Amino acid sequence: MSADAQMWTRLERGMVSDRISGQILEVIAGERLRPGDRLPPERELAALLGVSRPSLREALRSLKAQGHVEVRHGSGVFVADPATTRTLREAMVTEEMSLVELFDMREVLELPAAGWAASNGDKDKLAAVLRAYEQLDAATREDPVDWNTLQELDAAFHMRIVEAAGNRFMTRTLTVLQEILSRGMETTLRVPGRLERSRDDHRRILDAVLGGDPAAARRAVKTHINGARKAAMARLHEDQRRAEPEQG
Amino acid sequence: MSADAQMWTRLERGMVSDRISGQILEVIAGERLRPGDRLPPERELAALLGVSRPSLREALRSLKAQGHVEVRHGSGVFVADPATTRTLREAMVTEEMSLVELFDMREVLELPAAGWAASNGDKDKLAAVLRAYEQLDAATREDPVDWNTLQELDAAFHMRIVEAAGNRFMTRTLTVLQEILSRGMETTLRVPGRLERSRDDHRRILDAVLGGDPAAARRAVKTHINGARKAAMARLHEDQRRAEPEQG
DNA sequence: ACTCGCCTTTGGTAAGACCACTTTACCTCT
DNA sequence: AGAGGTAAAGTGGTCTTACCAAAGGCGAGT
Repeated sequence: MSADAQMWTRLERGMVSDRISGQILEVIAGERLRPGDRLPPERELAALLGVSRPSLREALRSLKAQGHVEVRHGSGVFVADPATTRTLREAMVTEEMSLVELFDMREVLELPAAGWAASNGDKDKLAAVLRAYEQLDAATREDPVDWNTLQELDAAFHMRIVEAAGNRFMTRTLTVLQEILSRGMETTLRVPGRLERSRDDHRRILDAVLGGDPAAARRAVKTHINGARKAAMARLHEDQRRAEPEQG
Repeated sequence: MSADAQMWTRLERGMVSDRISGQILEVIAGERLRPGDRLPPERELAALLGVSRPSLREALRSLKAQGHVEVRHGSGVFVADPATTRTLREAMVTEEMSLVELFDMREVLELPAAGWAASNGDKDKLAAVLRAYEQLDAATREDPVDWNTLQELDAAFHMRIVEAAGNRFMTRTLTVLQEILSRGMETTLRVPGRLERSRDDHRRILDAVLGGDPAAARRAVKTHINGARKAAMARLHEDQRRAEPEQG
C-alpha cells in the first residue's frame, strides 16, 4: 500500500490532499449520499483512498472550508445541508418544499417588492415592467395559447416588478423561488377561469405600480397570489386523485 | 486581534485547527504582511502557536481553500493575492446601499417568520428557541464579553425562530442572508448601549413567540431589527471616517 | 565568471498513539 | 416496567516522529 501511495505521488505532481478532495466528492456522488448523510469514518475513508489520515483530514478541511461537508466531533463527517452550501445539488431541496411553503414565501416576498416598486421604482425599470405586461397580455389573447411561453412571460412580468423594487437580495431570492415553482409544476393558467382572472390581476398590479400606489400594489399582488395558490392547489389535488387508484 | 482577522475567524470555535486559522491571520496582520509576502515556515509557525504541524497544516488547508494563502512546495506559504479576498472587504466598507437592502430583507423575512413561529411553532422547535435564548443571554452577561461567540449565538437565536416557522425556503433564504451579513461586517453589539437594548429585544421576542402571540412577535422583531439597522449604520459611518485619513 | 551539482531549507506524506466528544446499550434504582 | 445514570464503543481531534519531494542557495569545478 505504501508503494502505491508513493507511485501516485510520483505520477501526480499536484498535492495529494487536493486529489483526495475530489475523490471524496466522487464517493459522495457514487454512494448517492444526500445532504445530512454520514460519510465513512476517517480511518476507513483513508484506507479506502490509500492515504494517511492526516492527508485525508487536510482534504476534509478543504471541503469543509468550501462548505461541502460538515464535521461533528465524536459523531462523524456529514454531507453539508444545502441550505448552507447551495453549491451542491440545488435540485434536491426543491422537491421537498411543499407548495404551501413556496406560495407563503411568494406572498411574503412579492407584496413588499410590489410596494417598493410602486414607491421607489425608477423610470427605466418601470418601463421594463410595462413592456413585460404588454407582451404577456398579447400572449394571453393568442388563439392557440402557447402555455409554456405564457408561463415564461408571466414569470418575467413578476420579475420586472421585483427588479424595479431595487433590492438585489430580493431579486436573487425570488429568481430562485420562481425557478423552483416553474420547475416543480406546470402552469396553473389552464385551470378553468384562471387565465381571465390572472389577466385582470396583472392589469390591476400594473396600474398600481405605475401609478405609484404601494398599498394598492400590495393588495393587487395579494389577490393575485392567492388566486394562483388556489389554482395550484386545485391542480395538485386533481393530480393526487388521478394517482390514488393506483395504490394497492 | 485586528479587525481583519476578526472578520475571518468568526464562527470558528472549538476545534484547534480552526482557532489556528484565525491566529495565522493575526500573525499576518500583526507582522504587517502584504500579499505575496512569505509566512514563517510550517515548523516554526507550529511552534510559535504551540500546536503540532499536522494541526497547523489543516488550518493552512482551510485558509488556502478560502483563498487567503498560497502554498508552494519547497518554497513556503505566502499571503494570497487579494483578488479574491478584496471583494468581501470592499463589500463591507463601501456600498451602504447593500447594507440597507440586506436589512430591508431581514425585516421582510423575519417578521412573518416570527409570526409563523408564534402561531404554528411545534413544541420541539420552540424548545430549541428557548435553549438558544438562554445560551445567548448567558453569554451576554459574561464579564470579558466574547464578541465572536455573542454574534454567533445571536444569529443562532434568530435562526431557531425561523426554523420554528416551519418554512424550508424561508430557512434557507435567511441562512444565506445571515451569512452575508455576518461575513460582511463585525458584530454591531459593541455599539454603546446596543448590547442592553438587544438583550431586552430578545426577551420580548422570546416571550411573544413562546406565548403564541404573532402580532406581538412581529412588533418585537421589527423593533429589534430597526435597532440593529441603526447600529450597523453607525458602525459603517464610523469605519468610513476611520478609513478616510489613511489614503495617500 | 559561469555552470553544474550537492546540501540546506521548506512543504508533503505516513504511521501510530492517545485524548475528547457522542452515541448507544445496558444496568440499576425507583 | 419505566426512568435514570453509567460504562463502553465509535469517531473526530491532536501530537510525535520519521521520512519523501521540491526549490533555492552555495560552493567546486571548468
